[in-house]
Amino acid sequence: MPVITLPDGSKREFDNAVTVMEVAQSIGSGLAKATLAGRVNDELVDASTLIENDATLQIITAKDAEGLEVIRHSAAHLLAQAVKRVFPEAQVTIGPVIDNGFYYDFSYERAFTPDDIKKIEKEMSRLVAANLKITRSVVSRDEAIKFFRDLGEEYKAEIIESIPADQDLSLYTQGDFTDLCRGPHVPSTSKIKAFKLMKIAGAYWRGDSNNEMLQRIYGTAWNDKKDLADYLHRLEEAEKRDHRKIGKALSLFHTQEEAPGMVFWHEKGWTVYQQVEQYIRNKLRAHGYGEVRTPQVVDRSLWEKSGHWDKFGDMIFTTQSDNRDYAIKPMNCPCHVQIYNQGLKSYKDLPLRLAEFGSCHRNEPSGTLHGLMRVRNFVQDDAHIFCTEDSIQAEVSDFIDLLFEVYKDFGFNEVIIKLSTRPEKRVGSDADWDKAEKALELALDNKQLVWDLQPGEGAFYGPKIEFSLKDCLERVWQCGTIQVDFSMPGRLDASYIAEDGSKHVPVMLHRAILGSLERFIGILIEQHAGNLPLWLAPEQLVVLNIASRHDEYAQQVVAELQKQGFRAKIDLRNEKIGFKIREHSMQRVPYLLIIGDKELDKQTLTVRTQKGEDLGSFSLNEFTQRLNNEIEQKK
RNA sequence: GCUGGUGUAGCUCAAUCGGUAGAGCAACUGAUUUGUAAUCAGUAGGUCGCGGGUUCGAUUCCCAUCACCAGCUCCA
Repeated sequence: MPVITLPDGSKREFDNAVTVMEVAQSIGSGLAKATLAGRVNDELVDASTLIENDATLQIITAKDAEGLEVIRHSAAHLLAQAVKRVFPEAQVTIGPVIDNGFYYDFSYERAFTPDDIKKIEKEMSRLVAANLKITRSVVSRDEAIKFFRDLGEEYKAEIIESIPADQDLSLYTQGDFTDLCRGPHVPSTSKIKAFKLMKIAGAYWRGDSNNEMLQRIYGTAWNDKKDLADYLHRLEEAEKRDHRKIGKALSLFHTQEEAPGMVFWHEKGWTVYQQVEQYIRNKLRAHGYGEVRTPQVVDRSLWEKSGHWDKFGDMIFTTQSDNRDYAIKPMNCPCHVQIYNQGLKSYKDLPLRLAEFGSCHRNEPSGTLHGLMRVRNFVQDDAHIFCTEDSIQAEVSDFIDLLFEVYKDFGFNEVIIKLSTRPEKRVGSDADWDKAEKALELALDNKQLVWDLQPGEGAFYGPKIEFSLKDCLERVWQCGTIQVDFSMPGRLDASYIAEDGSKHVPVMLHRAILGSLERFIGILIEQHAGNLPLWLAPEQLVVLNIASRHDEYAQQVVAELQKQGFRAKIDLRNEKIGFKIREHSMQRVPYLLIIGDKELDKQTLTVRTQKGEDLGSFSLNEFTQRLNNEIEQKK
């Protein structure tokens, strides 16, 4: 006689064991119809799950986040079923839920074409209309292996073989299709009401580039047609924010075939770049960093010593002269150690913080290049902190504070933080790794930050914290980082004399806040959809005349603005004011200053914002105060 | 690097089932002196990514290559 406790605290008593669906029916037929799954004692289960003992129960519908996940998971199965019906030779592998949708990987003799996708999508719709019941059964691991092997599903059998032998597995069946799955799933295919297949792509079996490449089909699924339409609309809007598109439209930069992965910065883009660089330069100076500059072409022996040649040799650009092999530097750190090594260092010199906006080249694989986000030539707000072991945590802590101060100034509040710990292939003692990992972890926890652990993802010389931001399509890009390095200072002969006169090797912290300035600006552009805040805008103001009799006064105004350091331009073209406003608005100029008879007469200017707001008339003085205030606040 | 797709005028995009290409915007010229997101008229503009092959003839078909786009792998 189970007693079911519902989320509102109310209790229902049943004479016999009941299913989640039966409980839903007892509450109302509308709810039963909407029921997708249930949460029994905090465990997500199918609607058909039998509850035999007293339990808490939450009915999961499409309104719950979990409900949407269940729909997407079932949509992945639906996709697999459709593919098997259209292409019986295809083999199924895995099909998980991802942000906004799902995918399923298939092994097939050839790649699926866009036409195939249409056919598959149609078949999915047919299966939905058929309203197939989705049922769960439990089998032993070995039975499951046999089942899939008999079907010729070798990949599935291989997956199951990696599961311990004593475990029972659940199978989900809908019509002629059965898949291994933990579940839960929706009760029947008709519950999958709004989906669309989005794209096809290759994906390596088990994520290993040595393995066969499978055919991955991506799809999206939603509660209803409206949510799906909204999502597709959001995607369209996001694509308009693409920094490559905006960069071209606003003439910020371009790339071309002759220099793949390298940026041609145009005047306006370079102005933004300079604003960002000067800003962070001043920040670093204010926080105890000294700026240095080191060569870009350095004998490869330096990289061999540092250990980078072994691991990244094929990605380092090289050049030759006088029978010597040079590396085009892929990073600044070994050069900074050379500066550190000039002159004997005492413990009193530490921590020593060396910053450099050094141009680095890395021959990134062609397929990974992506606008400004992933390039072969970049500049980081790079710095290395030489310190004693004792001061690691304090330095990391100060760095994190500085990083958040900077991100806030740029308007980024959503930062993804990850701690990457020791990889299998590494240098340094376990004791050093223990200390370094602990220091990073403590620094994060002391600030009560939310972070994810990435075991085994650290650099070969030490653990690291990564700070990532998202682009307009929610792709995650690492920007900031801080890494503890016990190895390179020793390899490159860095040392200091301690208080007791003995010689020690310093610890080196590699750190960047913005990361690659190229990438950071790419993200900035997408974040603001090209409407950069006043302090970053390449053109802050344009003065527009109404007719040529206003030219002289307009020129006086723009001259004074430029004299005060504003990035102001003038447009005296013989065009209608509406035409000029349209052009400069589309170029995202924050303020347009209009000068006609009225303004000339009263020695004022009328201000229109980029968004079309009329701010009214100001004296030049009043308005520059307002501008300075806005720049100060970085809004 | 891998899989798939794409490459036509400065930009955004058409077209040719093999007979060497067209629009809008931009540019240029002229007229218009204009009050808050496109004034009108005219002119010019392309080795159809680059290289081979098939063919009487290739932008179109085939091969190779480069770049870009999406995803995978990678990212010191």
